[in-house]
Amino acid sequence: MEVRTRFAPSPTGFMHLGGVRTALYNYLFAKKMGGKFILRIEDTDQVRLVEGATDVIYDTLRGCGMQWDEGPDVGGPCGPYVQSERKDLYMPYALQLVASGHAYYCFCTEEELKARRDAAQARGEVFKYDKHCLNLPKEEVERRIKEGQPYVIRMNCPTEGESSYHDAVYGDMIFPNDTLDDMVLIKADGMPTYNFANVIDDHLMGITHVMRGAEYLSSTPKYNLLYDAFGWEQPKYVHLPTVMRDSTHKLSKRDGDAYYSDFIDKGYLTEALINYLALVGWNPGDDREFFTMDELIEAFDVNRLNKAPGIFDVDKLTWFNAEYIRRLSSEDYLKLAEPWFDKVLHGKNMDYARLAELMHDRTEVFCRIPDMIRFLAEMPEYSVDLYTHKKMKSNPEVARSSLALCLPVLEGIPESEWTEQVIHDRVMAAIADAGLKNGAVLWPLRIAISGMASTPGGAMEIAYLLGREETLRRVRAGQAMLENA
RNA sequence: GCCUCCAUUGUCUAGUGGCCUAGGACGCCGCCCUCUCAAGGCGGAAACACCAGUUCGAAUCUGGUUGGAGGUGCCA
Repeated sequence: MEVRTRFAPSPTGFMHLGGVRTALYNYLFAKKMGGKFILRIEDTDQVRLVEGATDVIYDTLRGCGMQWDEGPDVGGPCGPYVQSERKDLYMPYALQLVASGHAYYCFCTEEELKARRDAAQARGEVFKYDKHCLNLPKEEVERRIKEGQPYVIRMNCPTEGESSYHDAVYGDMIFPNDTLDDMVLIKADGMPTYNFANVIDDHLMGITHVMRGAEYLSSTPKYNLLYDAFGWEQPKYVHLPTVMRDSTHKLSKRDGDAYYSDFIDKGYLTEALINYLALVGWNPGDDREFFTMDELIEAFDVNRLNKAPGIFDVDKLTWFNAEYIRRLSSEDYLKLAEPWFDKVLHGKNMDYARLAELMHDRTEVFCRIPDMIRFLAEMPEYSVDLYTHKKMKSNPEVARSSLALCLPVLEGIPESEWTEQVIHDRVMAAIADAGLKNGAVLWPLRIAISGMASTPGGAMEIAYLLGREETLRRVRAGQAMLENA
């Protein structure tokens, strides 16, 4: 039988990284099995609707390379794929359950429920719907509906015995039925709840494997009761461990660290993000760490999914990102880095190609570029202490003579010959002639023209990038500073 | 509270009774290279939550304890 998986997000306007990973596993499994990956939009909560939110979902999935085989915009045999557009088809199923005694009308209002819930809590108990409306006489139910009283339809859960099911990653799950709540199937506004719609749709859409977050582990028995009541075959369940921010908190919107777009905006590469995410909760069984999407499909195996929650480690993601950036061609790197160069270098006459060469290996995340190269646009304020470096055998005094040595050499290079090669050869020759150590001359030079303890590139590269005029200006300024020190 | 799940270095993980003096990766530390930083090379510190039991033998099996997570919504 053909495998059919689905990703069923709510259009909230953002794609949570946990969601991206859930989508990824669904996609990988479907493709691995030669099956279909279906996208379904779960927008039954009318109060949380967000304009344009489905586009965020489409863009993210496509951007990640996860193209769905059936979905709202691409169609398919089981459409529509947006739950609000399927609104009318849920009620008949609910009515069928009412008729068979598996569900019932409930007229308790939200206020009443809240009051009872609060009262229970005050007593130190936990509120569970008490089937208050289960045994309302049929006539009364009909009368109240006719009078226009708002109602919901609730599931009638058994109160004795236990329910069990098998989960592909968590194994056999057993729940006492008396802990099952009579959940709402149809809301007062006529919309189905997620709990109901997802069962109906998964069945109607022929979903064979339900892969979703572990937060659904304990509501699954209720879904199975629904399948049973309809006489439908239950899907296979694959619950996924939670992605955490730290050991006690789920990845949340706090700190701008939970959404796909947060990372893309900062300059993380989609491929790196996907590669990293695939490894939080799953591993290939060997030491491989780098995977293309095709390789992930090839390697993916439900049996190697983990149970324990995994913490999202930005440092490791960043390492992956740096590795992916290093593997970029120079052309691609420059294309991606250019906007970030522009942020601080806009309008400056600068050899971007050379700058890109210098920055390529040093870029971990694109958003860190501006801070690393700002000194090229503007000489930063710096302390004279920077001239002191024990290992380079430099101190302000050494620096004075070093700059004195360099200045005329640099001045002697005409604008037309201002290349890295020439600068290098002349300066090195002068250092050799003077019988000095490279570091003792080059460290002060680099400090004078960058004002930074560390820079992407050494004195020669920076002097070249800066240009003759700016370099000479900075060296002289450095000399002036050292005179006054 | 109740129900369910989880538990190997700081983090992701390998490990399914002897190949484990617990392997890999990130991060961290040191050394080398070197005009700084990064990259690269080499090396290092760092874990089986705890207590019982089963067994000739346990990170691996069982029970309990502790810690953590999820659920307990007319959210999904």
